[in-house]
Amino acid sequence: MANGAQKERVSGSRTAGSLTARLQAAVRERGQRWTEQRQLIVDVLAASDGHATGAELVERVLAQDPAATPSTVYRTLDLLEELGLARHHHGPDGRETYHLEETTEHGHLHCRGCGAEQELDAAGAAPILKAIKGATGFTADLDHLSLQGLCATCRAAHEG
Amino acid sequence: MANGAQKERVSGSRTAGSLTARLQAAVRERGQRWTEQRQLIVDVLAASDGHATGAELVERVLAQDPAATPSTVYRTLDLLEELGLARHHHGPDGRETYHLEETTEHGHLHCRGCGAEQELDAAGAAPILKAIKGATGFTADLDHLSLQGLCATCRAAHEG
DNA sequence: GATTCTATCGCAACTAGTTGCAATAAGGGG
DNA sequence: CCCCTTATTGCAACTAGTTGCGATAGAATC
Repeated sequence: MANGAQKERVSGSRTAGSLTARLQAAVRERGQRWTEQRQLIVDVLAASDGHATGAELVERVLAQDPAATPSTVYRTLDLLEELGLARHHHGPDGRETYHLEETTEHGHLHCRGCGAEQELDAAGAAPILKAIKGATGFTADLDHLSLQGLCATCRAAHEG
Repeated sequence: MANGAQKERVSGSRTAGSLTARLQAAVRERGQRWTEQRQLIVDVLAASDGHATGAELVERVLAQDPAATPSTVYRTLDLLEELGLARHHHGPDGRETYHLEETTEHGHLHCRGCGAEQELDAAGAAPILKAIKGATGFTADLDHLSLQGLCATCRAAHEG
């Protein structure tokens, strides 16, 4: 019974191949199609493993396939978000920043003093999310949490 | 000595006239100039007392003065922010939203379930800002706090 | 492998906002 | 009251992202 089913091992692995296979299956199950452009955009997003702005991703996709257009890139990024593979948030200037969901869910802290961008992991954010829920009844999305303010160093410098 | 100086009473009053007078003085002190366009943009911002997007403000200014251009509006809004009169933050779609600083400092909660936008006043936000400081050392700006998540109602509906 | 249905693509035009530059005009000095 | 300096304006071109639409091309069926 359980002998033919194991040639595709897509479970926990995170090579590019299995990622594609999982995505392809998920897209097909929704009655949607897997195309070369989508493959390319996923590859580019996977290759820029940290954060990348929408414009940067468009640029990299165009470098690989000059026939591609921004609309396709943005539409695919939207699809990847629906599928839970990618996420985006807005930086302090309102520009979009995308990252792979495989990256741990995290928020962002932007210091208006030194311009530094810190990441905030789930453990660090827990008390904040709890305070938000307590104060407002709101369950905030950590991945969309983008705070602006002064970091400890800049605050000290500001006061001193 | 102290008899001619009191014809202009610009202190604590908040009529449009005194607001203009205060601004005019502040701008002149910075070696900058007070112009008809700036006056108009301040009037428009004061008239749209809640929140308004950049595009809305541009539209209203153009309605009053067809010769005005978006660049002037945005440059003036930047100036008003530097002077501490106006503030802007970015909504969940990354669009800019401006409001007068005279409005109490507040944050925003955007529910991705029902799309509702709630305001969060200083008292309500205090425990959240405290949690942020405790968890990260970061002093977050309430006026730039724009959270996305699920409100209590939508969360209940989602689970039920 | 051909047919058919329709999701996706590329295009072009659009919205929102930004920036460099030459022309205009604010406001201080003669 | 006119002149001069230069901040500010309007223009035009640009960046970032979105949307409607006709053409292309997946993939299921025959």
